[in-house]
Formats: sequence, structure tokens, C-alpha cells
Amino acid sequence: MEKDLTTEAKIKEAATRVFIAKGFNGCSSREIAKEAGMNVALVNYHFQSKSHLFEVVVATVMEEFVFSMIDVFKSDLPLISKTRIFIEKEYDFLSKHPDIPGFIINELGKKDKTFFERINFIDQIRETKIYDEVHAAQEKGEVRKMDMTSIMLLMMGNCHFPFMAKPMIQTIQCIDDKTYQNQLTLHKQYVTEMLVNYLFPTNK
Amino acid sequence: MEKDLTTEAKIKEAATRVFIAKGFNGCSSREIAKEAGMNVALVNYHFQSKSHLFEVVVATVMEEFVFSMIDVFKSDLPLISKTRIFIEKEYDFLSKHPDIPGFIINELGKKDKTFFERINFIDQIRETKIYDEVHAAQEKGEVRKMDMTSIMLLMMGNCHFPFMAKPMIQTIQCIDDKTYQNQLTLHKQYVTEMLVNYLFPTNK
DNA sequence: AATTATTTTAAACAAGTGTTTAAATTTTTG
DNA sequence: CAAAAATTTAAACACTTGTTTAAAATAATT
Repeated sequence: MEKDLTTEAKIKEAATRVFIAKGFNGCSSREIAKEAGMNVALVNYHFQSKSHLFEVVVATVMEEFVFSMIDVFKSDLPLISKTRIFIEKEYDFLSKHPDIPGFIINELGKKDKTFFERINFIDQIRETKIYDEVHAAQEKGEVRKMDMTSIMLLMMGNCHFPFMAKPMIQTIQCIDDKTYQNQLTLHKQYVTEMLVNYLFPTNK
Repeated sequence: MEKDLTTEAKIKEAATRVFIAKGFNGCSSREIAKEAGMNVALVNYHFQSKSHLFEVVVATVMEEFVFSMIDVFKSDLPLISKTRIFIEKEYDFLSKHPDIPGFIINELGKKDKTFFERINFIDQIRETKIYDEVHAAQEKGEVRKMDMTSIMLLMMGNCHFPFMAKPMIQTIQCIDDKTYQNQLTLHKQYVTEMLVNYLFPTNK
């Protein structure tokens, strides 16, 4: 799997795994080096410092994270289809990377604001013109009139929270991984129906 | 404010602040001691170890966290009112303690499962018979038939996520604290309407 | 093939970690 | 008030932390 990777790529890959699992403060440079099968000094030789390596990892993870979003936003589909596909794709992505939302929200919440701004995924979203599209649809009465912030909170919250809260919910409900995963498939349908009904009141 | 508190209480209070803000690995015993105006050794004299102090803090925070929930569940009101009041109280509580959901979900997700089970808030919830009440209402067709896990995810997700995601959303939307807070008041109403409509389909 | 540049290694650095010790201080008890 | 118990302190413990150094090994260049 990690045979023909360069040293730099190996370290970055290992760092991504470890950072996501344990957070910036929850792991050491030596742990990352060991995970990559390397020496500690190599990590700093290729990435200058633990902080810098972290920034590189976050930037890459964020990019991957918004990539599927952007893709849906840019597509030439009616907003209601975009909504359905957005949820579908989010659940797909999060099933493969369940720890990423928690990682992003929690690790970046603790860093200073400049850290967040250094990673410009905001422009990427704006470039899709999704805001204008929603606004136009609101003017036509197709989409419920509410602030873009609330729409984002509804969409993201109902997609990400089920993955972030997994350990807690599993403990409360006493259910294993398999059961929870099946529950998520059901939940995705509930969320889709609920959000579509609420955001597109005139529909059907 | 913290004048007539005992040493133990002062340490616990300081530890709660620091742990919630920075996480278990994000702070040191000395930092907690300093925040409490104490010596490092005092922390371990009163709480044995950093880990134990953390467990005490988590237990207390969790208790406070589920207290308002329990209160609503036990009340003698129709489910639809309980739903409305639940959301209302959650937003109230979270406005005062916005960092708690993230703290609970993230810090406890990294700990082993036994840690979670040591804090028995599960029984507290079960004792309110809220599960039976929901199930009975579902049989009568008053509440949408869906798993309790999904209901919890919908309720908690739409209440907690807006607070957990605050730093991220603020960066994306470029809005200050005051604006975000106002947005949350609006959002609470949206969430209430959406959830009530979806969970109680026969209503109105 | 010899020289230069790049990569990798082991060792060391100072600073910070959680925790413990033993002495000093305060409070409580008889 | 004196003895005992509980609390607080400063200092030290062994260990880990991120980072650096300088030598060794490998690769690239002439």
C-alpha cells in the first residue's frame, strides 16, 4: 500500500492518520515518525516543525473535505436535486472518513483565526455561485427565505453530527459499529426528506 | 467570585475551564494549578492525578449537561411541547456553555469505552421513561415511526452542531460573535419548526 | 571516478511533563 | 495550650517533548 511512496508522502500519510485520530496535542513527533517507519529528525527535515506538518495535513484534509461539496454546487442541476445529492455525497464521504468533521471542527476551533484563514476553502465555495443561486431561488419562492448561515447549519449539522457523535450515541444506545452504520443509512433518508420538505416548502 | 470556595472547589473550577477550553492533552497540571492560584502538588494532593481530576470534571460537566434534558423529559406535557421546550432549553444552556458539546463529543470519543460507561447518565435518561412515551405515541400515529437513535440524532444534532461549528461557520461566513449569536436565535426557531413538522406529521 | 548535493541517522539539547517527597505551615483536636 | 492531623509549599524525580547538530550514507552531477 505504501511501498512506492516517497519519504515525504509516507510521513504526511502517517501524520494524517495520527493527527486525525489523536489531535495535534494528543500525539508526538516521534509517534508520527514511528507510524511512518522513520526517524524523528526526518519529520523535521522534510516538514520543518510539527506545527508546519500539521498545517500541511489540515490543508490537504480540508481540500478533500470540500471537494465533493464544490463538485455538487457546480453541477447543472436544480437546487432540490443538489440538496439530495449533497446529502448523499456527504454521507458517502463521511462513511469513509468518519473522524474528519470532528477533527476539523475541534482542532481548528482551538487554533487562532489566522490559522483558519490561511486555508482558503472559502473562496472555493464562493466561486461556485451557490450563494447567488440560492438567493435567486428564494426570490422566486422556491426556497424558504432564511439566512445562508442557517441553511449551512441545517445541511452540515444533519450530515456531520451523526458521525461526530458516534461514540456518544453508541454508548447511550448500547449499539455496535455494524448496527450504527445501518442506522446511519436510514438516518440519511430521514434527513434528506426532512431537509427537502423544510427548505423547499412549495415542492409537492 | 471565587472567594469563599474551598481549595478543592477552586481547583475543580479552574480545571473545568482549562479542560473545556484546551482539552485533556492541551493543558498541563501546572497550568490548571496556576489558573486556580495554587501549587502543582496541591492538584495531585486533592485529586490524585491529572486523569482523575479530568474524570471528576467530565462527570460534573456531563451531569450539568443532561440535567436540563432530564427535567424536560420528566415533565407532564405532551410530546410536542416537550420537543419545543427541549430545543428551547438546549439553546439556553448552550448559549451559556457553548464549548461543552464539543468537549464531550471530542474528548470522550478519544477515551476508551469504559471511561464513558463510568459516567452513568444513560440510566438517568432511561428512568424518565421518555423512550416508552415516544414508542407509545408512535403506535398511536402521533409521532413519526423511526428509531430512537435517529430521533436523538435529529434533536441533538440540530441543537449542538450550531455551537460546535461556530468557529468554522464564522470563518466561512465572515461574521462576528454578536452576529452569530443573533443568527442562533433565528436558527433555533427554524430548527423547532422543522423538527416539530417532521416528527409530528399529523400535527396541524 | 571524484566531487558535490541530498537524504538519513543517532545523539544530544533545553524545556516541559506528571508525579512524588519531605519539610513547613496551618488547622483541628484533646 | 500542646499534640495530632490536615494542608500547603518548594524541590526533586524520571521521563517525554520539539528541535537541532554533526556525522554517516546515499544520490546526483561533473
